[in-house]
Amino acid sequence: MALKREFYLREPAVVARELLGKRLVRETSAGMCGGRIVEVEAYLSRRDPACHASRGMTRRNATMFGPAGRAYVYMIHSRWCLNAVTEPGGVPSAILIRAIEPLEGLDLMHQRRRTEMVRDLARGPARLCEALAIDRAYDGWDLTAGQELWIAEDPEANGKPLRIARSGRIGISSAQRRLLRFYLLDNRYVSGRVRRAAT
DNA sequence: CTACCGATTGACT
DNA sequence: GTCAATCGGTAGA
Repeated sequence: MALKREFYLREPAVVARELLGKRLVRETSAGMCGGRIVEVEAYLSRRDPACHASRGMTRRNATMFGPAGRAYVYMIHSRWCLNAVTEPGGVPSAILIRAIEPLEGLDLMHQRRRTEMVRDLARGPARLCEALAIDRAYDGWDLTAGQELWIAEDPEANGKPLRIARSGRIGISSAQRRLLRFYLLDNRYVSGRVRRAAT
């Protein structure tokens, strides 16, 4: 059961935090795959210089200006990255899904990534997209419809509290002071170098 | 049209 | 630890 639109219609930092532990699910004719979201980053509309939308709408970032709960997929360095759009239409904020812990369809993800290392399947935003076969075709995709690509509660969560840490965003030069990266503490599928957790 | 740059990754010292 | 491949998006002439 996919998360509903209301989930995404909130403060981006809150949505980011709550996306941790949720299931990212991908279904193709080849089968199902996906896993648990372990790392995300929030990008806050126009006031945030690191956000693609901070300089207004362009062809690339138009999806960010649309309804919440859709996928914003963009290319960087010849690789795709997946975001979930948050807040009401016209407030262009989004959450970058940076890493998942692979749980389902590992064989499919190995094929697509061409690696034997489970840890390298979806650790990093572009690796994740390669593992799940996400590209430009999914820019604007409705993540609340429960088809092909969606986000759902983790059936194995059982209400267990998550140990969450936050830090500055990775690969960003501006606005490093903002702690908008959220990740699960001590999870080996989180990307980036080991750094101090600012809680 | 050209020039520059990036929310990355993987190969290499 | 460092560094370059690689190419679409964007701004500017």
